[in-house]
This record gives sequence, C-alpha cells and structure tokens, in this order.
Amino acid sequence: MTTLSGPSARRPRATMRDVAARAGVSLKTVSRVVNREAGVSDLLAEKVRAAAEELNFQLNAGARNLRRSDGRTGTIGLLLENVANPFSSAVHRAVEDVARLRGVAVLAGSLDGTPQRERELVATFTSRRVDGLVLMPAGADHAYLVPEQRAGTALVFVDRAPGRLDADVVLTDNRQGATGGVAHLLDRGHERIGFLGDLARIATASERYDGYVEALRAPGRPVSADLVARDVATVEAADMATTDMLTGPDAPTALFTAQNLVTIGAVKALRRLGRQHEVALVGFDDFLLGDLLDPPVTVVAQDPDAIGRAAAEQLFRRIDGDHGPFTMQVVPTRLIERGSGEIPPLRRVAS
Amino acid sequence: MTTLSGPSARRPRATMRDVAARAGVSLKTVSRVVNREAGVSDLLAEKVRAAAEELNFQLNAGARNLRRSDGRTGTIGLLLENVANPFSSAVHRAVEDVARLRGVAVLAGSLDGTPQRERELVATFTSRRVDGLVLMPAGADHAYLVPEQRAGTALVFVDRAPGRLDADVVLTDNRQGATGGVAHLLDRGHERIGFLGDLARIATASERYDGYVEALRAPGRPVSADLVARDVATVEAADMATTDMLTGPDAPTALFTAQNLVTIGAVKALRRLGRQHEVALVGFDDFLLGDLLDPPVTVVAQDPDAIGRAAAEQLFRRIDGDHGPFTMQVVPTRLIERGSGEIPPLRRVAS
DNA sequence: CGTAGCCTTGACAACGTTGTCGGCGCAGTT
DNA sequence: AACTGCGCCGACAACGTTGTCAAGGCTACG
Repeated sequence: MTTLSGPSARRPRATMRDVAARAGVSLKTVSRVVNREAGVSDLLAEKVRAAAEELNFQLNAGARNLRRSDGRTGTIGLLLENVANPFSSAVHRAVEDVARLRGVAVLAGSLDGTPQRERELVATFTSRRVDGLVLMPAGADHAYLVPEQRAGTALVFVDRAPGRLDADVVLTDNRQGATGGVAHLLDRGHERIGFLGDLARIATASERYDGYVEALRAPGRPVSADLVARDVATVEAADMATTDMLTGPDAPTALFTAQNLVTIGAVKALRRLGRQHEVALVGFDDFLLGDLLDPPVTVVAQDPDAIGRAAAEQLFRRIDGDHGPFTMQVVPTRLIERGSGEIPPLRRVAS
Repeated sequence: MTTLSGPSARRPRATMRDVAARAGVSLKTVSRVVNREAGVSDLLAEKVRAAAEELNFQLNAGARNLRRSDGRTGTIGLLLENVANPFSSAVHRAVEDVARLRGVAVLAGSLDGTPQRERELVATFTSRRVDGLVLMPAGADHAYLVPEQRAGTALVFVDRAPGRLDADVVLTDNRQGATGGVAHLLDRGHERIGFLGDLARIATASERYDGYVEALRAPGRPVSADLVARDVATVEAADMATTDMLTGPDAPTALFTAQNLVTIGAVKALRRLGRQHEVALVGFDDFLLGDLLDPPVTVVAQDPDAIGRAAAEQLFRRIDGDHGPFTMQVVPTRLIERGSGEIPPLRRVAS
C-alpha cells in the first residue's frame, strides 16, 4: 500500500442563494435560469450562468424534489436476482439504456432469492422516493406493495409475475420455450429425453417442466419418472444427477436442461463420461461461450435485453401518466442450434 | 399482450404531520420515535408506532437529508465500464454487499469507455448528493472532480488510477500478473511467445504489455515485432491476428492474450486451425466456463470481488471521516492452471 | 415547603428549492 | 394624461424533516 498526499480542506457547496448573491439577482431568478424557464432577460440569465459556473453550482436534487409539484425524483429502482449474474445484468443494462435517454438514475440491488431482502430493498428505494420500481421478485406475496402503488410508484415485474398484487409484468415464454426445445429433440428422433430442472417451487422452473411434459404429451410419449430430475440447484448437483441418469438402465439419448447452471453441470458430466458427442443436449438459457464448447451447446435463449427494454418502457409510460389497464408482455425465446441439440439418437441395441 | 384490471385511485403518502395528528402528539415526537431517539415515554412511543403503521408511514429520505446536519444520504454511486460485463458486475456485487451491511443504496451506471458519459453520470449522481463514488474511470482527466471532492464526496477509483486528481485507488497488479503468465510459459520451455493485447492507449492493456516485455527481458529473450499484436479490440480482430501470427513464418509455440475477448478470439482461431492442443495459451482475466473448453484455458485471474470489497471499504472509511493520506491498494492476480498453458513447446524441425 | 434539576414534550426555525402572486417599468391605447 | 396589458423580476410561503431551545411536570433534596 503506497501513501499519497491527503485530502485538502473542505469547501461547502454553493447554493442558489450564493449564486444569486454573486450575480446580484434574486434567488428565484437563479431558479428560473437553472430550470430554463422563460421570462428572464438575456442579460441576467448570462450573469446567473457565469456566477453558477464560477461557484461550481449544482442543483440539489433532493431539495428540488421536496418542493416540486410533480414529485418526480428522476430515479428508479431495479431489484434483480443478482446484479452479477449474466441474465440479471443484461436486464440491468437494458433498463439503464432506456433510463439514460431520460436522464434517469438507476438504483440497483440483488435479492438472492430471499423475500426478506426484497422487502428491505423496496423500503430502501421507496424511502428515497423512486419514481418506479422494476422487480425480478424473490417473494411470492406482494400485497405489501399496495400502499406504495397507490402512492403513485410505478411497478413493473420481470421474469416472474407478482403475487396478490396487480401490476404490469414482462415475462419470458418459459413453457413455450421448453416445449420448443424438447420438440426439437423429438424431431431428431429422440424418444427418451431426460429432464433436469431447478427448484420446482420457482415458478419459471415449474413452467419449463410443464413445457417439457406438454412436448412429450403432444405425440403421446410417456413422462417417465426416472428421466426427470427436479430440484437440481447447483452445478455439482446437476453433474451428479446427469451421471446417475446416464449410467442407469434405459438411459436417455437426449437431455433437456432447464436452467443455466444445470446445463453446465450436464456438460461436465457428459464430458467426464466421454459421451458429449453421443448424447444430445438442449439447454434453457444461453450462456456465454456456449459456442466455444465441443460440441457447441444448442440452447433455448431468453432475450434479457428485450425483457429489460420492455419493462423500462412500460415503467416510463406509467411514470408519464398512463393509467390504462395493467399489461402482461410475453417475450419469445429463440432456439439457437449450435450442435449439441442436433446429435441423432444412438440406435438401441436389442438385448 | 393480455389485459388486466387497471391501477386504482391514488392515495397520497402520509407525512410525519399526519402521524402526529393521528397519535395526538407533536411532529417532533414522531421524529424522535422514528429516529429511535431517547427521551420519549413508552406510552407515546407506542402510540406513534401504531399510528405510523396504520398510515403506512415511511420517512422521506430526501427531506431528512435536506435538514440533517451530517448531510449523509445513505446512497453511493458506482460507475462501471458496463454493468453487464462479468468483471464490472462482479465488482458491483462486492460493492453492494459492503454497502448493504450499512443500509446504503447503490446507484450504478455504465460508461462504455466514454469520458463524456463519465461526466454525465457523475453529475447525475452528485446532484443526488451521494455520499461517495466508486469509479472505474473512462476518462483520463479527473480534475473536474476537485470541487466535488472538496465538498466532501468520497472518491475511490478502481481498476485504473485517476488523472490530474489525487484519490484513493484499488488496482489489479497488471504488470506482475502478465509477467507471471509469460514466465509460466517460459518455464515450460517456450521460446517464441506471441502477445495479443487490447488498445495500447488503455492503461491496463499497456501495463500488461510491459509485463510481457519484462518477463522476456529477464532471461534475455528478444521481443520480436512479428510476435506482438497490440490494439486488438474485438473477438474477430483477435481471431484474425492469431491466425496471421500462427500461419506466418517463425510462428510462436505459445500465446499470451492480455484480455478477455482477445483470449476468446485466440481460442476460436486455434480451434479453427486445429492447433488448440499444440499451441500453448495463457489468457489474462478469467472467463466463465474457461474450464469447460478443450483444452481448458489457463488464465491469470483478476479478483473483482476483492477489488470491489476493498474499494467499498475504503470508501466507507472516508465517509466515516477518515482524513488520512490517500491510499493505493494493489490486488494480486492468481494463475489458474487448467491445461492450455501447460502444453509443451512443439519441437522445431531443422530446415 | 421551596427550589434545583431532570425528564418529557412541543414550538419554531431552518435545510435548498419551486409555486404563487404581486409590483414595477414600459409600450400601446383611448 | 390616464389607463391597460405585458414582460420581467422578486418576496414569501411551502415541501417534510431535524436541530435548538424553552416550557412544564415531576422527583429529590435541603
């Protein structure tokens, strides 16, 4: 640790009063100039601008908001599963880009799937009087948001719908995406398709499972219990579950992995077993570098960018005063064929 | 798009005045209860709490901050290269975790390498009177922050040092990391080691190059111009540069790629040429799933978590009133051997 | 029994800004 | 010459909260 010179003496911030005094005008005139209101002569406006510049004046957004009639802070809150996870952070970026066009700042936070943290963060943000909240919810009951909503805070849910609360929502078409992924494998002739999914209590995970079942039911295939592993929550668990499934009797010729980490675990297992070119694999959720693996991994990709954008746009419509009925937007998934999902079924040896 | 029922009638927020009226006490007493100040009888405190609860009272943080003597907003700003990139978002998460312990909210934004955006975001955040700013700077001149710093905003730079401004800084040891990565290849007997790096004008990129040169100079090896490609800024450019380097005369037996995307481009090129098991590769910066590739990629990993944590902790020390000299913290890198960096040199055929 | 001192409580000003309103000066009209 | 209307400007109150201070009631002590 190197030591440099320390911070120098503190100089307090200039206020409008200071600017007014230096420019020789009233405080209200400064306010008018700063807010670009009409009705100030060019001469005075110029003086004010010069004074503001010299004093490094910067409007105090808190004070402004306190007095303003529209009550807007120009700040929104964004509650994500985890700011560091690729899906969440892609949504974050999309929301930021929309907010940036309006000069709106974004408060962000991670929930880690804990409802308590959701409530804490909501409180932290609303006490700062955010104009709106985009939330990827952790909890299942959002009745606690009713007063907030009534007070005028715009609410848009992403990825999962709110519980016990009506609000705008933007969702991925999980069921349809899963159905499509499994159908892709069926189309290639696979009959025994294994399912590995995240915790069943998570709504999205269970919708994906429903999609899997639906895809099999359509052509009248059975859903076999030994080909289904739910509640697989980590890479390691997915690795183990995959290994078990593939080394058991009547092993599947293809796998549908319904979540990112599960897909990674399955890839590891397939690789260790040396069967990555033999067992087909379709994963839900794209992941960075999926195309660099061998074989490259076919995925049902979500579109976090579209989700974030749609959510932010809806949020700002509400903030702008749209009082129309609540909306539900469903963002389609896209099947990206890269190789692993196009492996044909291994012919079965008659016993 | 499905239509649900619309938002219901607006009900304005309760203020301390409302709570006071309902509890039959003065406004100041409510303030005391809300702030857990001593000297309120249990009876009144209970009445106030009940009234606050019934009215869903929530303190207005803006108004509080306006009046408070310490002038703290309990909010910090975080300027990152891009909230969606893995390095930035890992730093983000670490900062959030430290902030969360103190109930501090985090405003975050992306700079995309543009100094103008940096200034805009700084203005957006400081006008909201953040207590401090953690910045991964895009610009090279930070003199514009002097008034802000003097006004009492804590500043901590991460990943790159500030220009024309003294402030605390947390850096990765780029030079040393690069030296270590290249030395690792030299140790394995490689003599011709190619360098591919990001834009030379970026400080971190140039430090990594310096580290490469230093590693070669130590045992007295030459730095050959045709083994160096700088200013490689995209995956595609890296792919091309790698291809050129490997198909040229006197091709290297090992590559040191000094940035994430450059490493990915090199992996693609090696794979296309079918030489991924023959040419050694060490990359700077870990990347998700580097261990799933074939061969798994050996990297010099940065520690974004440690960087973010150190930055946030330093920031809060300043916010808490530490007026000591500015500090520079250097976070070490770690070499992760996965396979690609341990490939021995191909014996040269005598011509 | 008087008084000092503590505990509890509330009145009031202030934070930095914007909304409202009224005043002044000047041009144009009768 | 008096009036009207408009353009420009400033005084003042208010936003929701906290800091300061003083008032009132009580206890404890001489």
